[in-house]
Amino acid sequence: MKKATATIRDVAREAGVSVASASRALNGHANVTPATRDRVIAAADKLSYVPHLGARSLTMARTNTIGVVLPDLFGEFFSEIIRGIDRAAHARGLQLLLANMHGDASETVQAIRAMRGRVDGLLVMSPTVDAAFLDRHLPGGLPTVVLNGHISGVGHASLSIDNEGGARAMVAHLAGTGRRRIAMITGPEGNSDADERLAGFRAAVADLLGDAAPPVFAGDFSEAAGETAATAILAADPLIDAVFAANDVMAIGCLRALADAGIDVPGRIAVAGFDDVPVSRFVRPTLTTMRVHIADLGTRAFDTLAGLIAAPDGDPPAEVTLTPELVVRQSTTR
Amino acid sequence: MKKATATIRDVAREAGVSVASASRALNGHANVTPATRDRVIAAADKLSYVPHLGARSLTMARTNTIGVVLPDLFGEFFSEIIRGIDRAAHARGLQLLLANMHGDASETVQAIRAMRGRVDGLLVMSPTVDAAFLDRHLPGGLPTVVLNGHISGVGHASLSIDNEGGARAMVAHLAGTGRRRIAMITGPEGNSDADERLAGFRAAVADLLGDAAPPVFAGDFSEAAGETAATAILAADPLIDAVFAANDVMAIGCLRALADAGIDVPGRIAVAGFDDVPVSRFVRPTLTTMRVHIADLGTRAFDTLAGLIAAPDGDPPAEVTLTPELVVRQSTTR
DNA sequence: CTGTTAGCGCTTTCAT
DNA sequence: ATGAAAGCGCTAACAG
Repeated sequence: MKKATATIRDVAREAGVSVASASRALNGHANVTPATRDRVIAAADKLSYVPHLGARSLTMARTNTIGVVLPDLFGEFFSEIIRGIDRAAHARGLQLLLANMHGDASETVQAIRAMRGRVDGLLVMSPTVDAAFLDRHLPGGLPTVVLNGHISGVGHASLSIDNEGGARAMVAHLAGTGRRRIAMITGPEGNSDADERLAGFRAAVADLLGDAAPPVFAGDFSEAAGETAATAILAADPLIDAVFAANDVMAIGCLRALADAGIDVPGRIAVAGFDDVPVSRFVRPTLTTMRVHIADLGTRAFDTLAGLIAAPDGDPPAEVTLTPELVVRQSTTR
Repeated sequence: MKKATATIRDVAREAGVSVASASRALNGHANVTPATRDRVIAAADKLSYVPHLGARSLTMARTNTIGVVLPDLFGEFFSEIIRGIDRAAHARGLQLLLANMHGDASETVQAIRAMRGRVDGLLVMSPTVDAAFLDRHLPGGLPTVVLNGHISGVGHASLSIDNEGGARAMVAHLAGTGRRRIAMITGPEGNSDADERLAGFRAAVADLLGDAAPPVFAGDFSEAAGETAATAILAADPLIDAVFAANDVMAIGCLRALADAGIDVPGRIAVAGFDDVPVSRFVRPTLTTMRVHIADLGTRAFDTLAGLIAAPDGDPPAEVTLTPELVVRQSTTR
């Protein structure tokens, strides 16, 4: 009972009509006799015909698929954003072609090229991507939305988070609860989110605490980096009474290291993160953070892309900036 | 500077050769003069040529893509398994076409059909899929691996978890720490993982505690279900001194409800889960569970599929069963 | 309403 | 080594 994958030709022959009629019948076009339509449907059914979407895409120049390029650094961030994208894609009946980046810029180029002819648009989140990069490597004006980047123009758009404002809000909260010496754990070198959060932190600390050179410790968004930084912080300056990590994952690592060292959080040191990944509610103490609504970010990015695909030559959509929201939990409240 | 997506023809013309030669040069075939090769490469470069992979797939009858069909019920489980699959796919240079199921069996059929002609093989995890279902709906013998199902035959394979053994191991642990009346919170009706865990639980409780009718509470793998069940458990029988939830997420909901009710865990009641999702280490008390190595499950499933694709008519691979491993944490140890 | 023809972009015999 | 031509499976004019 090994059936060799019927094509539309087989269906046409079986139904005794031309492939054109078969195609029309199968796709519910108006100009077909009910009789022939039925014969075609019956034939398709009998042969277990399933249309070859690859071929269809080639003729229609439309794939009903969008490509998603993400860095893999992002534990829960990753799954949340995919969930958001998928939610929107599903609503429009589109499929998702996924490319996780485990590497550098050249890999990003590879991934983007590998999507040519397989997608109608691209959703890219990569620290190494900017406008020039896209123009150079994007297969002929494929509509693209960049997440957490800043770029826009015909066929391009971007969505970003107000990282600087978020960082300022967090510093204000910390200062408001009486913290006087706040340290920051930074994200990876060159990551724009990380850089902006640091800038916002510096500005706010200067404004609110008059601290022109607050202590800054290097991190890379990983839990291990958070632990390492916590140790360094303890050794560096006993006056530090708050730590602001550039993302939640590092804050959690920090929390762990402080607990191991027997330090009271938030009594002696307050700890805060950024993103509000789902685990933040589960760690003890629960983590104060800036909520980003990650899934929504994905959904909105997708919708922006859908707009771009629908009107490739329209005016570039305004660059959207999402404002994160302070979520106060146990790690900063005495 | 709007370049209209060069095709291989444009490249050929630019280089002054035939498309055949262009193709050969571009793909690094042996039979091309270094001179022509260089001219072609230069032309491609000049035109920013990026091959149209959709078209290539059509001729080569190979897409270098595998389709992944998952239910969306699985929070962290989802992201872990994707991570595992992606790791393996990346190693072999394959892409992933993703379909998240938000619905029922008919949607699964849709998703599977929508992959015809776009993928070389399928990785399916769906409670509604069995051998008959696949044979009926699978586009002509597409190699398929079913996760957490039991099915095998030419072109099909499956991977599963020893749920029954895992449940028995957990009961043994609970009984070993002195628990005498263990309640179970089940997973969704008809879910094979859930059913097997329940069966293992029943058998082990009968064997080890002589309890022929242990209390069982209905759940659906959600955090809310865990909370509801916890309340029901407290009301039902004050002698219950342990709860075994069919997955971690429910166990976590249970933990939360018990904490709200002021119940001492593990003092008065022990709580255990199944899966070892990443958050299990972060909740307080930390959660005792059966570790499934979710990402590995994805990786191995992918590798099995790759084998199937390489040798579609070979002997069906043995059905692989993964043995979960007991991880004892605070929620069950006095 | 239906069939014939062309063609999407690419690879691959088959000649030359 | 190179080019002409066929064809992957499908849809879309264009005639009839």
